[in-house]
Amino acid sequence: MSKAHKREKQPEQVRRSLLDHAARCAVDEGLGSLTLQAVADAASVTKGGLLHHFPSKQALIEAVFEDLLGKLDMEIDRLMSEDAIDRGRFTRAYVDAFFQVTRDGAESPWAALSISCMTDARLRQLWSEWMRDRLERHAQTDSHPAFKLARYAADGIWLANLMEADGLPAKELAELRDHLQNLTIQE
Amino acid sequence: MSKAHKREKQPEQVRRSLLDHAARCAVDEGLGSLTLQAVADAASVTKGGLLHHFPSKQALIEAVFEDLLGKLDMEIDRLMSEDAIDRGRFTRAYVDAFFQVTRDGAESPWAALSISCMTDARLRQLWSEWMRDRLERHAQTDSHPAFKLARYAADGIWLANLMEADGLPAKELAELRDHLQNLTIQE
DNA sequence: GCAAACAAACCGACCATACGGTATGTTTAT
DNA sequence: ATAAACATACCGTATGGTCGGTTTGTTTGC
Repeated sequence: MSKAHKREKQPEQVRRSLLDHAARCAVDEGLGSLTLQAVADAASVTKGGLLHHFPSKQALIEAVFEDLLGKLDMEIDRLMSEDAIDRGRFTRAYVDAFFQVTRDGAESPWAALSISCMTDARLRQLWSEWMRDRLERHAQTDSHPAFKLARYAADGIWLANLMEADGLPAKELAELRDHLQNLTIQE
Repeated sequence: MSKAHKREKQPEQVRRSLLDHAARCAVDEGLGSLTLQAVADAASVTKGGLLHHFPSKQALIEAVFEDLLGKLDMEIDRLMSEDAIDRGRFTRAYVDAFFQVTRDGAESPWAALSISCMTDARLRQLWSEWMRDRLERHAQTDSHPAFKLARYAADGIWLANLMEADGLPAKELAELRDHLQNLTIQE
């Protein structure tokens, strides 16, 4: 333990910092015009150092995306574990997680990444694989058409929120959320 | 005026060709990596010729987007004119227009453009202005929460369709469409 | 216990090139 | 003749990626 404060190179920490700052840069400049130099600067590393951890720009982007996807995954699991009702449990967690992200607006790392998710074939694949896996796992409880509709609507609201310059009004978001949650419990 | 048959330079037609091929290129390569040269080549014009019609890349992209937005606008008007019921008329047309676009999948010019719509602040503004204008015009008939939900769900489905490599199954799309249309007539 | 040897982490300079845009020339229409 | 509609050639720059070297950490041989 005594080695913990004099260690000069901490690759794990640098790697994390690179992931975080890459996400942040993507939010600020848009992922399209994301530059390796900017990420390296933000993380106080040289471009060479960055390319040591991630052999290419694409590799960096994918790593950031996988990282975020993992976080979303954990958050949904957490929400599901707090839900006592079987029927529609996943859908409720999915909707809630998306509203959480939506509330954060453009500052959320998800904003830029999920956008780029559509332009990049590889990221699209990662996402649809994750989604397919989740839907299969919860087919017994969440395959009703009404649940499907609620999830799609959540996506649409999330999208609309990104489109608006300042995001949708907080009050309206709250109303929409309640409306969607009601869909998952009634009938 | 009478010499319409031997005309060798038809700027209007070239301009149209540029718009169409730009949309097509954006679909193939993604708008981020869209290049003036590629568009010019596709339209059998030199880059200089392209820049004569559109003074900058941004101007080209905006023109393409406005063009497509105009087409969507007309399509929605057409659909609305065929709808005898007042209540939810706009929402039905909106949903239908989106499913039309969705059915075309990745080949539709909308795929790439609407994606880029999110990365580009100017395009986002154009879209949200169009949307706001439409919603105001049909506030009397389409402001019910159920309609809002249907529109958001249509957006979500459209998005999900883009995410899947080969798009959603045609059968499922048809079911979803019927489901949404039902939402706009009952209650 | 301590170097030597090896590997990982990182830096700094450089390269190749693709791309947006300009400046200027040439052809076509009115 | 004049202007629009193009073509050709070129430039500046930004950016992804490479490469050789340097520092830091770990293992091995004695």
